[in-house]
Amino acid sequence: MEEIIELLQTKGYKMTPQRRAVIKALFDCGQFPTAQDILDYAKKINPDMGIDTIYRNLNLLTEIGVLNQITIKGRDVSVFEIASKHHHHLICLACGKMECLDYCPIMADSEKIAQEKNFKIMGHNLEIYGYCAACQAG
Amino acid sequence: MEEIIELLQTKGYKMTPQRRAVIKALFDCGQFPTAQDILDYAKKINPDMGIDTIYRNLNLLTEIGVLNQITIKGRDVSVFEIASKHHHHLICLACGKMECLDYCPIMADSEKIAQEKNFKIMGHNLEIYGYCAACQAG
DNA sequence: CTCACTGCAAAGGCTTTGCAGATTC
DNA sequence: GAATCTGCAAAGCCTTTGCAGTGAG
Repeated sequence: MEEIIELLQTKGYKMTPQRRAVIKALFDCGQFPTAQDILDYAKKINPDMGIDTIYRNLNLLTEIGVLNQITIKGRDVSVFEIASKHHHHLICLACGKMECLDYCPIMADSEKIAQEKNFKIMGHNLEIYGYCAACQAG
Repeated sequence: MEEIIELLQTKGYKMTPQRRAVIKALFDCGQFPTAQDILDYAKKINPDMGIDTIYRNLNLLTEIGVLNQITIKGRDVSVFEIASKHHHHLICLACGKMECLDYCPIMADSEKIAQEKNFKIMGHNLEIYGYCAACQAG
């Protein structure tokens, strides 16, 4: 949390109570908050916050690489997570729960893919859909 | 095209001129049409068509598995393609062009992933972002 | 003191929905 | 004839944007 604040200051961004509230929310809101989740939490700290400020800050943090923005197929909202080691997600079709998956099957094959098509790979997006342990049992 | 019409009829859906126009558009509109592209084309056949009919039919066709609906990160529209052999897409960050990629790196590893997390995989979603041959050259 | 940030309110854009009338089968 | 399908219009929803005022550095 402190590193993020420092990074913002280094880059010349100002530290407002609202911005601080957003950052705190990212750590306290659970793993994959939506903009609305962040707002709900941030309002406890700063009741006057608007959703637009949330979006502005989430977008800023995404731009500077602090956050990942994740779009889930068939859902109309983005969720966010603090960017760390490259990974992907398992998404349960029944309960919607998301789990992180450290393993990345793309890395190993990227060279091959790139050569075949003369395509220069810069990144990728992978979500795996299925049923989590709990929902298989239930 | 005929197979799709037959499938719809088998399932009890009615065949209207509008629906036929949508299906024809899917074959004639190029590879990754948006709802709007389909509308533009379908209007040539049936000028009175509304965008809502397009969406209703695209959603129907997606539900019965005839179409894939693809959501591209950072873009706000869905594109559609006729579902065929399982594959993924290379998406150019410069020009937005999409190419199909027959190779699927997930299949090979799915067993492993499933076991690790006790997660039952039903499907996945992969897009690879980078620069196409033309844009690398330009 | 200056420039960035916030809140408000409104717009934007894609997609969906309610409804009454028209059409398939 | 019954049920689906269409067009219209409007709403819904998430997200973005313009603007004037506020606040950080």
